[in-house]
Amino acid sequence: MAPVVNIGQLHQHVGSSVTIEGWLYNKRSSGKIHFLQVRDGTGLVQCVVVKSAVTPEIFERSGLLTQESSCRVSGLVRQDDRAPGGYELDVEGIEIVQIAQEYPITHKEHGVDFLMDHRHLWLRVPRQRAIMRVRAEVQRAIFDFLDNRGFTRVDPPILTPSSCEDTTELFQTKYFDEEAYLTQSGQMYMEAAAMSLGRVYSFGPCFRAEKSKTRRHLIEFWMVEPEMAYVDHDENLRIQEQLVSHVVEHVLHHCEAELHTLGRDVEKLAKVPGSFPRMSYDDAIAWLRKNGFDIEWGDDFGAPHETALAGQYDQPLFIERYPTKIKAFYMQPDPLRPEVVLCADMLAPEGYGEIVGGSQRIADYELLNTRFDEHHLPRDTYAWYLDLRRYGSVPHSGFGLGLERTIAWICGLEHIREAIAFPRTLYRLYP
RNA sequence: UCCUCGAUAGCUCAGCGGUAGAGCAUCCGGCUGUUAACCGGAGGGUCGUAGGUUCGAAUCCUACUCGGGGAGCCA
Repeated sequence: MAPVVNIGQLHQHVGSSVTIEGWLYNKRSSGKIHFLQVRDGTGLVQCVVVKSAVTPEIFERSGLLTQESSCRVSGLVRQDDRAPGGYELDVEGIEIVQIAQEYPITHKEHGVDFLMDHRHLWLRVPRQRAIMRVRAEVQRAIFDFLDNRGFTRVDPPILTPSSCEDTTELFQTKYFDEEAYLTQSGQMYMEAAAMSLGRVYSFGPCFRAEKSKTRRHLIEFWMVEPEMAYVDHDENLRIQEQLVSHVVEHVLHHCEAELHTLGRDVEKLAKVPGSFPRMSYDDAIAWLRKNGFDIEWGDDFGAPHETALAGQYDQPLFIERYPTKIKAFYMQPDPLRPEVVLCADMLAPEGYGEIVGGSQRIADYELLNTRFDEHHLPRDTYAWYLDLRRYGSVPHSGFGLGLERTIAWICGLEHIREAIAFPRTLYRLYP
């Protein structure tokens, strides 16, 4: 049998016989000629079976293949402009691995509910494959960037004794005789790690038991959380914009075919890399009020506000220095204006909302201690976090980047659920 | 939790008071360059569940169940 190659590498084998191992994506037949579109995860190729050119057995066998049947096909690679992808295989042999039963996902349109119930099969279509490829490259770009800048990856726990913040809802579970919760952020643990390693990051799943039911929410999502000792608010923002710029450039460079499959307007993405516009919370409120929004200083932004603000720019927009009272207890107040904190949210363009949230953290023991009182935080579970401010406390900052929201934006997805292989959403735990 | 929309064949939908329909998928037949191929034929449905109105309900009403979109909150 001819050597096995990937469909994605067929252009290197023009004129020679090869074998591909994959699944039948689609078949068209004209009585004496079969067109088999075979995919293998690396690409899609049309295989031509001409009745007069093969044995009767091979011709009959290829006619038996149903959508998504698995097969090994050998043949001669030929360049052909008529074929999608530019290359074709003149079939010389075919081995049926398994004949697929009637495949639920046809080449016609399907509803969301049906597709989500068949997510395990839906993943096979070119669009979903493209998204998974981009997801992998986004992750690779993140790791490349951070690893090349002296960051050390540290893995925080998934099971935690309590919330890292006091507002959001948590998934509760049993930890022998204690209550435990699935993590919703590794940040506080990363602050501890940063005091050991300087610059660290975590990458892992987060769980939020919020009854959020929008196209921007998942119950289980993945987050990158860098934390950096001796880094202040301004440097924090510079690192964030460099990271996001790098990710976009990497995807543009490595996922050209995937972005084309997704129909993404790459011109818009090409405008992203660089330094990002910044707007103070104060200015954002003023701008919103001037543009007809009913909002006051001290209110948090809703999705329509974020979309309107970010819609003014081609690049992600930083909104910085939010009111202290609407932000997390651990954020460092602006020394000149303690009513605001040294934080920023990064809002993606095109209405994708917040993809990064970060801040400089409180380094002062007394101030953090006061915050514990104000927020009625349990001292027994958080004693260790206060400890960090007693033994060589330093200014430090960090941020969290939501992986799926970033992917949804880069891919131009209508809904975040397509950005992860098996989304956990409100009311959906299957498959 | 609230607002809003929906549930009819395997899938996508039409039918909106008078015997349940189409396209695709499946099966059979035809076609040597198809591009969501096409042409002919066949099989396939307790119209989400439970009540109610009516001579008669997929259709009107009520409740429930399950989903979609959005809000709040967040990455």
